[in-house]
Amino acid sequence: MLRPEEQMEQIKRGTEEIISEEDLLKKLQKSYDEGKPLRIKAGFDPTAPDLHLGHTVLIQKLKHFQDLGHQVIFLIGDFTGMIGDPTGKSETRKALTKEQVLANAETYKEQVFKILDPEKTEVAFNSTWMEAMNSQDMIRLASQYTVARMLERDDFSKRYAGNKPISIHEFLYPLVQGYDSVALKSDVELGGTDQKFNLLVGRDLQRSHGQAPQVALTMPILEGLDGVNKMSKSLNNYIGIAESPADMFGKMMSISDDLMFRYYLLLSDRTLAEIDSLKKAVADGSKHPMEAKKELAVEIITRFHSAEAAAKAREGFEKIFSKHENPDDMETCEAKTDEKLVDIIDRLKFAPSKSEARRTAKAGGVYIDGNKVESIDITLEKGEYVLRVGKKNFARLTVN
RNA sequence: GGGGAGAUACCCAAGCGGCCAAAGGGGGCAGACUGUAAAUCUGUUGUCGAACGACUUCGAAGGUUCGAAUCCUUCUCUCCCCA
Repeated sequence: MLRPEEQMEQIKRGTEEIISEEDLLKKLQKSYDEGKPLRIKAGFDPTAPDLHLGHTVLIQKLKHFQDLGHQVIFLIGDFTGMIGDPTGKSETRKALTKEQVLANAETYKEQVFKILDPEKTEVAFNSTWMEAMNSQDMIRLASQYTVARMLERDDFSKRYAGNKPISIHEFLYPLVQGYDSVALKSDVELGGTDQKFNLLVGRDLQRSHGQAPQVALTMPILEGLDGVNKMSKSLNNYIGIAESPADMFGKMMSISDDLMFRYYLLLSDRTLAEIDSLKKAVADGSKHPMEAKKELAVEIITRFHSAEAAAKAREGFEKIFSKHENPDDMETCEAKTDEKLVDIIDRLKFAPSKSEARRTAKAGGVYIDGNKVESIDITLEKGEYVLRVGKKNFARLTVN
């Protein structure tokens, strides 16, 4: 086991905030002296089992702890999932069935264990202790926090000030999450910066249950592909870790140069010094930013697929977009001479509706063999064609 | 419990009897420019139909009217003030 100071250095990299560093160092020292690993907790929502790069910022940090010999607890918030972390959308989530939760958990593990070591990871569900609570227990839990303190949470205070609804049950979310820390006797809890409040509630609840408060460690929130909003599935600005190498590559290339360096910092394994010199090289023109972006894409794809897959994705990308050739593996589609092009596009699901397809064509986004097609209310003669709709949709079309 | 305000498309928001498939902004999509960058500019943005058009949509259900997002009734939800 590394000395506490050395561990600290590794842990600190890329973090947003550690509350407090002093506490953490003490805990590390104690664990070092007693040869007892720290319990590192991180909670995940069970409703979104499609992990994306945004999640991996945190999971990578868990991995660091794991590599340092600590006990990582992967907590699936199946009980809190019924509440839904307050986001201002204020929609109560449908309770998932046991089967759904378990199925989601499996999908989760499959993805998480691409990063974490399954042998060394404890998986927990908070329904285990939450469902054992009765109404009295719940009231007792609720009595341990005040409305004023609850309203300190940024999201709540903003909504309150803006005359936006806050349901009572939303107050339960931080309480339950905090209680999870009590139940798990966690030493450290990781979360995104948006979790800071919840992590701090855990400290308070642990204290009132006679436990040493956990260290709250927050990681920065990864911006999505738009560079503005947080990466999320619902905003459709994400790169999923289960996505195909080609999709990952394409999405990675579409980010802005500024965002690229942010991704380098939060996602790549490069040292800060390496990233700095890369930045300089791009700034003085000795390295094309596109090249730097390609390298980042390759690194990430290698992590979730393989080096070969990454190289292939890069080749494919260059083929389509740099050389303007068609991709190797296009969808194939057969059609008859009396089938209209609109219907073919609709059948291929290249557009959400036929009206949308017509609009795209009118705007000049539909090509046959590289030639713009103004109207798609046409039929094609017998033969082979390459159909392209928009930037990304290609199909090899056989009309007979 | 009493009084007041409100619910409009993916989001914000205008409209307050026919000219409303519904202004404006954001977002999305496509095009130009590029490095599939970003920024910028242009077009477009309910569905079906080649097209004239038809159909569905302004919280829900009824009603008035030749005609309703707009008026009336009931209901559901939200916010504010007083208690």
